[in-house]
Amino acid sequence: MKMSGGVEWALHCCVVLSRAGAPVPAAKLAELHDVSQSYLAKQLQLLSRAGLVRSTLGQSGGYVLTRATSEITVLDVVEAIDGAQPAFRCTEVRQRGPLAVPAERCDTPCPIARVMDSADRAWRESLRAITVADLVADVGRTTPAETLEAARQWLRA
Amino acid sequence: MKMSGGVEWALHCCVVLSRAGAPVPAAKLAELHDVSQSYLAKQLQLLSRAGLVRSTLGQSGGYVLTRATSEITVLDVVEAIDGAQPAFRCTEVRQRGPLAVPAERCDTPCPIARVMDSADRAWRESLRAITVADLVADVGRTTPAETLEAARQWLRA
DNA sequence: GTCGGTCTACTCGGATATCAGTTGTCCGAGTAGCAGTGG
DNA sequence: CCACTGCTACTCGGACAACTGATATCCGAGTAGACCGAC
Repeated sequence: MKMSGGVEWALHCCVVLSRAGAPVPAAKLAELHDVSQSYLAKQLQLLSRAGLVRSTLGQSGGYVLTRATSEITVLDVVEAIDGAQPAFRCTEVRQRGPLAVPAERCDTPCPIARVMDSADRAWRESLRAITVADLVADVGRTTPAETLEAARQWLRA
Repeated sequence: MKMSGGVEWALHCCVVLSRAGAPVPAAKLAELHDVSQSYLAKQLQLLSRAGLVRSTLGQSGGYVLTRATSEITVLDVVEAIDGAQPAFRCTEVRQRGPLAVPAERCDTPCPIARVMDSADRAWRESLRAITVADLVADVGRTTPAETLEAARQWLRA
């Protein structure tokens, strides 16, 4: 089981965008993080489709967050990039094979599926509890102010 | 993000094995669940490597659980099949690019990694709380006794 | 009747193809700002 | 000096390959039980 690597990039981008205050083109975000420009563009498109960012065309265009950072949860970003489907998908094994249980008997979900669903919900709940604002605050706490200012300068240049 | 489909099969196999009481060959488990025999064998090998089941060679051989079902958690099975590595792996983006933070400054893990790690732990904790015995009990509660007996007969035949 | 040897059929285990999904890349459509020009 | 027009450079968006890892398969190594014969 492996989450898309784009999730990490997307989250970093959200943090950067929140500090920028002005539209930031995808190329600049890619250079800043030293990742593939074309592939990062794909992730940003996914964020755009999910309505988390808005794109501006033309010169001095780029991406901007659509909401306050406190209104964007980590789960929002994860689901935008990696999809909202749960990692485990029950294939109804009990309805197959020589001892198949007829479908009309399966009114309650398979116990295994229930356990997995519960775990998945705990995972999502944990991600939903943290917002991008929390991340930004954490970064601000552990990073020197001068570094943050330097980043701001670099983004404008 | 998608979990290996083998996890579902492996869990079903554990439930079946706990009810069998005698070694069950992989071929029988595959036929019972109507899945690829060769591929299921792979999953059972993984369970064997993890020490959850023990294989017996020769005639009337097969797989047996090594511990009581109450001593096997769902997490054990998931990690045996799908690996114990967390879904999210921090690539230390902050140490790359033109504004790279030097490694010696990164004494605390990246906030994003912390959030992901926390969620991953919640997920695993949820899976660790349920044992195969719980699954067996649940199956026994929702399945008619006659069906269970039929399964037992079929396994011996 | 019992013990030993042999043999067979059945089991698992690892090495080997195939396929899907993620990763990575490219080019075209569209637009905002800028420069030039005319009033 | 100001407004309009055309242009240019820059932006995103979706369509197109390459590669890693999951999926599926096969055949060989090894063993437990059964069978047969001798004692």
